[in-house]
Amino acid sequence: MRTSKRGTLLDTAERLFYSEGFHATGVDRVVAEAGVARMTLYNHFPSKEALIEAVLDRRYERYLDELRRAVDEATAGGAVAALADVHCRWLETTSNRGCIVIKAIGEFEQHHPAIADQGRRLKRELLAVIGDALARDRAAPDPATAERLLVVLEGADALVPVLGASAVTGHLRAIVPTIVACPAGAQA
Amino acid sequence: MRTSKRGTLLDTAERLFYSEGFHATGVDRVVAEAGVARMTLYNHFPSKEALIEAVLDRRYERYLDELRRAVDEATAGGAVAALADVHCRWLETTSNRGCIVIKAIGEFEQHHPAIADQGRRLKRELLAVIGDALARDRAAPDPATAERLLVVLEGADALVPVLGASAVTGHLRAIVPTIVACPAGAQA
DNA sequence: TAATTTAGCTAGAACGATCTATCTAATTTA
DNA sequence: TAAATTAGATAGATCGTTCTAGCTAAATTA
Repeated sequence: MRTSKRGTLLDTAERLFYSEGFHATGVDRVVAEAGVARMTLYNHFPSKEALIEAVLDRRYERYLDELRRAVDEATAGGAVAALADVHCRWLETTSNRGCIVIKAIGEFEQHHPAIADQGRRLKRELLAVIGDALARDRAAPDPATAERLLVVLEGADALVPVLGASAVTGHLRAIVPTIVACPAGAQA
Repeated sequence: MRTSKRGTLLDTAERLFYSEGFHATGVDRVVAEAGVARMTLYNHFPSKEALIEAVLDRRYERYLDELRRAVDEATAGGAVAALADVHCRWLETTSNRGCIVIKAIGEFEQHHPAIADQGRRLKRELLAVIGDALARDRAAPDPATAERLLVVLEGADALVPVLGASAVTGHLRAIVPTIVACPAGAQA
């Protein structure tokens, strides 16, 4: 039972921070719903800010690991599609209120630049995974295509609360192949 | 000087809410930077929530009006490109920290559903403008294409804090024509 | 085995700061 | 004169954080 309380805290904080917002969720709420004492939180994390950083890291690495595994296991030529599939599943099951990293950057760009920088670092990791998928599918992946795929993935994340997950994933599966097929930005 | 105080309040609140977040910005901060008394704010707006709604409406209608004018003035065949141009200019000059409506939905989905609903309504207005642009360029615009263009626009908004405005607008101008040219989602 | 130390957790009080919102009374503006 | 705005006090709630004192169970020691 060593890490049980810490894990419960991270689970609860992730759920509340994600669905209700970082500033809108107080530490009292976190400890109450986690069923632990307030000092237990501050025993495991030096501050709310540190708890937020831990939550972001854990949740997003979980997502990135799913992507990496799908890309690794994909047949050459199907890596990007496999990545998109995992992303769609993530939107349908877990991330139905927008991307937690984008939200964190938005809420803390001014107040805690360290959190915003961590968010940008996580997005760069995602960009690297997309690049790996492109490299697995094509001989010469250009960085611009990876960033354009990222644009589409982020747009899908942001629009789930507006259009719903099923509509968004449908669009995603339609758009991604056209982006990959048009690497140079053929039309003006 | 009738609406001067009210206008100053809206200007200041928009700037602070957008750059620092809604929950993170207190009314004291707004009135202090606006240079008005606290009661003046509550004289013009019944609550902080009402101020937020007014800010969202005013800022986003300003953006939508720019889009509508560009679409109206565009030559047939150039409406979507004109819309994308205005959006890119908006990202470069004004909206360099993500979309304020998406942020509002994220922060208030749980706490003030009225604000989230207002945000969804504004996004539906944007969707209508995109549909108008498509109708001006092509005979039969399908709703799916409009939503896919919206996905790309939103992704660009979200990524400005990560990739920067110039990179994002470059991708946007490359992606938008490929979305329009591929209305049926040709590839699997 | 029995006594003791250690570590983690508990509930709750308390800290100063900040939050939204209201009220009052004086002052400015139209 | 009448309406709008001002500064400031005030309310009650909540914020993040710290402290205390006691509890429990495991680890260490005798």
